Amino acid sequence: MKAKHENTESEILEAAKTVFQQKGMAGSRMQEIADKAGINKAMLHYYFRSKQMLFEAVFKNAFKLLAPQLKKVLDEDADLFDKIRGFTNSYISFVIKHPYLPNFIIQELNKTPDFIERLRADKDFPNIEKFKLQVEDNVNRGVIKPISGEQLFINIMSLNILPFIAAPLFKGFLDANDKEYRVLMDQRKTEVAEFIINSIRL
Amino acid sequence: MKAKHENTESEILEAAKTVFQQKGMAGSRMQEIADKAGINKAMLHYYFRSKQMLFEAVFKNAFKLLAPQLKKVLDEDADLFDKIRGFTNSYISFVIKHPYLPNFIIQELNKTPDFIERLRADKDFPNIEKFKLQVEDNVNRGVIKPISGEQLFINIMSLNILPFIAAPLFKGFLDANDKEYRVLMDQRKTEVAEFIINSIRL
DNA sequence: ATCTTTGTTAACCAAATGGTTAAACTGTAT
DNA sequence: ATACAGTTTAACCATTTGGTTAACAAAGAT
Repeated sequence: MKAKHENTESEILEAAKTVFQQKGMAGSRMQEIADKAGINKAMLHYYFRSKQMLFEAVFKNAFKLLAPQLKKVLDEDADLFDKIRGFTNSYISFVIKHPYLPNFIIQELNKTPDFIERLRADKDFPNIEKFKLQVEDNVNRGVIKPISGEQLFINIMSLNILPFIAAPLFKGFLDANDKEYRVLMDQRKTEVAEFIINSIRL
Repeated sequence: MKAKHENTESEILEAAKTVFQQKGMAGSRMQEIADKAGINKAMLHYYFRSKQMLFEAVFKNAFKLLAPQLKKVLDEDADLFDKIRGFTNSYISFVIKHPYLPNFIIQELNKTPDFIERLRADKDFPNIEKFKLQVEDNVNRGVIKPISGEQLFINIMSLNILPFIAAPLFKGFLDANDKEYRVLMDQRKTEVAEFIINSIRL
């Protein structure tokens, strides 16, 4: 038959994404997702069987969006400094489009750490080996100070991700309103990359 | 009368802390807290009236523990570089003692951002003004490159906090087990401070 | 001794919640 | 037209959950 909604399944996913990402698995209600999708609660179970399975579908979709961002650092062929600049600059655009996504992933991964195993099975799961070699190479060529690929990767991620995840906390400490904080984040688009490069450049 | 338990109230707070910090407000059950405290569920309401009020008591306690850590960067009189080294080194010890605390605060603050207003009323709420002056002074004296106190503060916090909050995610990317990741965090005790100082030193 | 205040418990309650079911609806194939 | 398959809904169900109540226990005050 022709569905009343063009594509009920994707409407459910869209509604579930919104609710789950803002309230987390435990804080979300099936009824709220159904309302947001404009359908009956039974439909959620018809298409996804259970809350858990609907949640996992949303989570996997979210991760699929984040992974390509990380690939910019890990897998691309660009020069190391360009990579750092490119990632830093593009990550903020990504977060503006998906404000709740990184926090959502980190949060739920903390509540269910073994979830990462299932993600790793995916072919698109980010792999750090190439980046490690690139860093090593830059160290050997005397372009940058000695640092391990792991630590540099953690540093790049930390400087870019935390300011968004901890935004309410930082707004409090800095006594900044939304607009002022947004200005700070805009400055970081270029500042963070230079901060990192300054630190490692020889 | 003499209470059956020496101090029921603090036993409740201790149990509630454990449960709330690991599962969050929405994911926690009053029954589980009561069980962990070894008392009847009605006692929770006798001492704290509601789940919300118990939660806020736990949250405020948690914040009271975190604030002094930040004061090490914001309010102490030490030299800027020493401050950075001191904070970085001591923060990891703090996190080992309270593994769920920073994540807990950031997470719940994201779900209830206006909570920060109530915290700011507290006399012990961290204030960044002094740190901003110190950074400005160091810039003017030509000790460090130009950078705003806000951005430097955000950078210090990010490099120290995210690796713990996003530990499951990083463990996945780096393909590191708990022990290996712990080694990386140990290295960071000194590496992070030098990373920051290298970046800003003139 | 008994009254009073505080602490504690078992039993209970109403609402919320994830999930199920049986019937109805709709387009398509026969 | 009728049968058939997938889709949708209203009503229902069992369990969970935060919260309440009434009775009880224990210690100090009178």
